[in-house]
Amino acid sequence: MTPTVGGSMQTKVTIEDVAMAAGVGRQTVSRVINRGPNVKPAVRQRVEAVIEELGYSPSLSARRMGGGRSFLILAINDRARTLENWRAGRGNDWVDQMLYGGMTECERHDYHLVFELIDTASDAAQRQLASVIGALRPDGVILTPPHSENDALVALLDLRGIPCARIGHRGDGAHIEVHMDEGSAAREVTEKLLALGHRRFAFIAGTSSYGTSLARIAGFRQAILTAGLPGDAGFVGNGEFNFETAVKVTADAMLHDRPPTAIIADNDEMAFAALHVANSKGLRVPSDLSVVSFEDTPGVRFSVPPLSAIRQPTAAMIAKACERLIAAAAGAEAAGSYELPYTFVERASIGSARS
Amino acid sequence: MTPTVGGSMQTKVTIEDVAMAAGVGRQTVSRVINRGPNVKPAVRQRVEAVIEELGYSPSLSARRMGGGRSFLILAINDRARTLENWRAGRGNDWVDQMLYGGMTECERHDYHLVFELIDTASDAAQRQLASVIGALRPDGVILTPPHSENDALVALLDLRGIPCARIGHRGDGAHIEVHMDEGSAAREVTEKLLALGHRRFAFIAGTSSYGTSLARIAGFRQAILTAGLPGDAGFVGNGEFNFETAVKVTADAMLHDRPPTAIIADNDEMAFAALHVANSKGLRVPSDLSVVSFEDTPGVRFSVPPLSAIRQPTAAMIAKACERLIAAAAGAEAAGSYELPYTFVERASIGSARS
DNA sequence: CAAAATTTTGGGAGCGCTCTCAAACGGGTT
DNA sequence: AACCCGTTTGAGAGCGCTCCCAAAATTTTG
Repeated sequence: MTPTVGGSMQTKVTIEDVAMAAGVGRQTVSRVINRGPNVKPAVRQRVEAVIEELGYSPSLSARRMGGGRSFLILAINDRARTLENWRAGRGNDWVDQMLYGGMTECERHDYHLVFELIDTASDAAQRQLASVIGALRPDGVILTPPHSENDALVALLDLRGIPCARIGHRGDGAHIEVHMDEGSAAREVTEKLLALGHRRFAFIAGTSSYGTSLARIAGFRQAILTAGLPGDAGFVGNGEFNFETAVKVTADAMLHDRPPTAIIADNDEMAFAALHVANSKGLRVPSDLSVVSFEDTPGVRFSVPPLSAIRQPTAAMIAKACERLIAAAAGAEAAGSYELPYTFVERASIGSARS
Repeated sequence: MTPTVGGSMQTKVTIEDVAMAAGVGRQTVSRVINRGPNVKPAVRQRVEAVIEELGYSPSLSARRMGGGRSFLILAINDRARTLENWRAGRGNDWVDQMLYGGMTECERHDYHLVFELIDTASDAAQRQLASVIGALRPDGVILTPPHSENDALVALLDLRGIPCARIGHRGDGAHIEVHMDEGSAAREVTEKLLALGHRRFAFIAGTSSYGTSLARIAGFRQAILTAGLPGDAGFVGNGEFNFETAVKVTADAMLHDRPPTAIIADNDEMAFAALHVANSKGLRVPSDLSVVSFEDTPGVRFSVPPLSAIRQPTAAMIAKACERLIAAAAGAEAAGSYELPYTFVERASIGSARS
């Protein structure tokens, strides 16, 4: 158990108790807790010893009330898509990765992470965000797609003076932005497929409210044009990040008289759908059709064949966002654009185009 | 945007502002917020209208400071295992499911969920738990395996007067306990395999600090004995929930002169390892070897063949835990034992034993 | 060695709520 | 009309911190 001293091991230890025991004033203890300047080394050391001895940990509520930080970072995700993933039993690797990056970074600074879901529609999103920041008063907010593209939410946070990090958004750098180069990733994938001899492609895009989708489509098209192929060599269909819509889009694309030999899907689920369609049409992957996706959830290793995928640095992006947000709470400027590297994981789902 | 009134749209709206605007006292507004009794319907309605109009949302810090609840539920996971899963790139479906159940339930009661990792060793765990509850002062704590078995942690929470929910623990019901019947699940799986003609089994267990593992082993053994088979028909090997250790254990089991024809693994990762070993030995699943696991992460649908698995009601367990914890914060007794139903998902990885 | 500049220290005030408790209110009863 | 009792209301007080600022201790300077 915690070491005891005097009448300690009492349920609640306050800053006053520590001050008393260390023979200093309340404010001096506060300075030690907050690693503030102007405390004599000897005093600091003594206070730290007493804190340890008494097992004191300051109440975040009180610190916040006193005018200090809340030590809370709020991470916002889209309710509809997140719940759909969960309800469909396919899990939310994205959320899991956010938790990984966020918790790891927050822990280093004695911060805490709170996840919240808000609706997609802008007015509902504003109301819900206002409500949750009013209650929690976080030191920083992480906005993920599609909310990271919603300027009204950012304006709301500006008004309240809460720094925010926009994930997957590329703007003017007036706020913290953390992203990967989606366009370049799409280009790289397409070029790889071109190098394998493919000349007809289909891109199964997700919801158009996701800016990341648009950036990928742009990269995809650019690679095709640069290769000197006609514009219609790159078919783009709109799925909604789920299996059913992607099956339909893929099937449509395959109806073409010169169907694609390579498919790029905006997420794993839709790539699985492409695999499914190929299978039901008697096409073999990768000999008849190559498939690549954007996401790389743990399950892709077990599909037949294992999916090649662009792996987003999700955990790293959230960790970076937390780092900057926490720095901002400590006085740094809440601005800047950070681009993190993605990984192209090649597995057996891509191969040379049949001649 | 939020509707405005008077000089509103101001950054911070306090309870005093609401009271003023509604022409009532501070305390009356407090009663409305907390759905307390003894407020005339007309007054309540007027106050609610003003709250809406002003976009007021009470500060949790202040509510907590005033002596009320914190509206926070703390969920504790084991640091070592959680981080290992993430680092190995295999994700944490367990954590994801916890988030699903926890957030969904908390949202319904205007509660918020905070995840934290603490070490396995008991003294470190106690120190870390004391520190985080001191800082957060949550209204309830969810302990997952193996921490849910740690009586010292429970005692610490008792001392601080914080209700706790023990997941996967079966005790005397003095605290909130939420679990599934692990023994019965293991028995059911084993009986199913027995019915398919299997007579020699191997159980790849996880770390023995997990009580759930022990319960499963017991159920497994019981089924074998009930069937009148000799005790050595059920080999039990210890893995550590990861691929490498499970490969070793499985390989050992297959070295036996009468090797098992059915393998039950304590989690999916170890079942994949069994699949891997079978494959490398030229054994076909399920014709030569049947494999079942406990977990059922999204990826099992994509393995070859897809894994049969016992699906834990993780999200439901956490939701139930949150529900009881929140009720306890509102005055209910923080005790009771809740058993939630599991599901046995049969897929292609099990089949009849070869005669 | 005194005066000025700097560092270190601690006390008062206040953050926005919820407690507690006394006061005001609203009908029934005599 | 005077009284009583349950309901409704609101004004202190205080939670445990951090801000602000003045006082004390220390160092630097002339």
